[in-house]
Amino acid sequence: MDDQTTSEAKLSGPGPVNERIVRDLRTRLMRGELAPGEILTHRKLAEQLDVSPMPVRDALRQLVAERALEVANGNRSVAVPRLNHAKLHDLKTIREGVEGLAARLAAERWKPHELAQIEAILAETSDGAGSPDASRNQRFHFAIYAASQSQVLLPLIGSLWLQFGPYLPRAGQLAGGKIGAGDKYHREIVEALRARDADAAEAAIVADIGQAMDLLLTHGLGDTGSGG
Amino acid sequence: MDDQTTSEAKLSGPGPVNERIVRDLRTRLMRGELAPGEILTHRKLAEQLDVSPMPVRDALRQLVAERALEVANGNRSVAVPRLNHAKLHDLKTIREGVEGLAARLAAERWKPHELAQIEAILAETSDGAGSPDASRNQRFHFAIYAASQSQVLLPLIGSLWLQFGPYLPRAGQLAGGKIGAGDKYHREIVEALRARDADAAEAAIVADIGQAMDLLLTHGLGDTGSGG
DNA sequence: TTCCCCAAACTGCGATCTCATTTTATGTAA
DNA sequence: TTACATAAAATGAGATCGCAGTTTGGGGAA
Repeated sequence: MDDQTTSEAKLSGPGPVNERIVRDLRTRLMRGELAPGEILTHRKLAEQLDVSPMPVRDALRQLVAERALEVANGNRSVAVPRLNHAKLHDLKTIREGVEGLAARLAAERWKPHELAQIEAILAETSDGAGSPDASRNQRFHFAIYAASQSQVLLPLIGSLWLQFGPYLPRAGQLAGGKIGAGDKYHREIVEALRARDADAAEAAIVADIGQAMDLLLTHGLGDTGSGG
Repeated sequence: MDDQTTSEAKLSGPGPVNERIVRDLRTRLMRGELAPGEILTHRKLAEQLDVSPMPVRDALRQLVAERALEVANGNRSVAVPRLNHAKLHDLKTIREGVEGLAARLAAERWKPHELAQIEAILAETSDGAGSPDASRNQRFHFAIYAASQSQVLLPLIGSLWLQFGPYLPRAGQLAGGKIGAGDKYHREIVEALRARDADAAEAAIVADIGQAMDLLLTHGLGDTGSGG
């Protein structure tokens, strides 16, 4: 039967199947489409995506290595990690340190087209009124980190984001889309970048991260939070 | 090559085969037994280790995700990454930031048995005279980072170390085993930890890292260094 | 000797299958 | 109704196989 029962075949983009699965899962994690604690098995995912379990296995192993997923039940299966208060607070501390460093470097090293890109993303926010897009916030931050010119730093930050990604939309709903919507800190960041002021850039990023992570700490850890 | 036929089966320790391969490759990377630029193919490695290519494939994918290895020739094969001067300098900067943060946290959070462990590792150095063991240096650093109590930070630092690991022994030889052998900064670190002085701990770690990475920058990038 | 073309070998990717182990469901006995 | 033993289902790990794309090496022609 070629008529599939449900909505499969969402794998888009170039590259091998396993890479497309990784991209797909990364996107779904950052969109909150995968709930913390959710179990991902090779065969079920493979059936959903209409591929064999093999590239799924590759993709899951890679995401586990990136700390975007974790092994559960011994080696039994892979799951979306649950975060308790302590872990989320830890994540906040490390994000402030690591992304603060990235902001410092970006302030010292950005090139004109990179600052233009950052400003363009910030401008997107002000045209539409009620679109608290988490993706826009993400693109804003990573445009800055890319301007740090550090090939070493970017994967580290990517791993950090994937770890709290599943909790973003839940807190976003409860907080009325405050995360990344209030542009106050973002404007401060751009201003600091433009002035090549590393200290101010770090301070603004730390403030932005602190506000966002405090929202997660307050509203993100609902009933399903600290179970495992 | 006659030694190929008998030099297999070095996989020790518990767990699935793929995990043992990961451990084995990690150890070999940190010991400099794998040269930068060296190509690792599924089948050859599988034959060496006397396993099927499947767990090797899993292990290589995981190490690529950790940036300990990289894909070469498109998607053709996996190789030990080569570092050029810029990349190594980038690594130095990020190490100073990230491991400096870890030292700060460790100074604030260490528990008695952890400080005792750190001091014990430092004491090892002074008993034996001429053993500039890189492994001891590594254990010293990671004992400190473990005392940071940050589950998020440790994997990040582990990834950083694997990236410069292949260059450590070469610089170690040329520098006469200076890396990790001069205990000056290590003693400063322990002193700062004991005093719960986060600033001093960070400064001492940064000095230690700076000295080690400068050695790598000076002596580690020989002829085979900046190829890719 | 030099250049070029084609065949053989090699490589990673993906599919399929088996197996040991664990989880889950079922049915029986207390 | 509850407790437990047993069967059935599910799962990850690993082995084996085939395929498409690339590299490589050898042989023939100029």
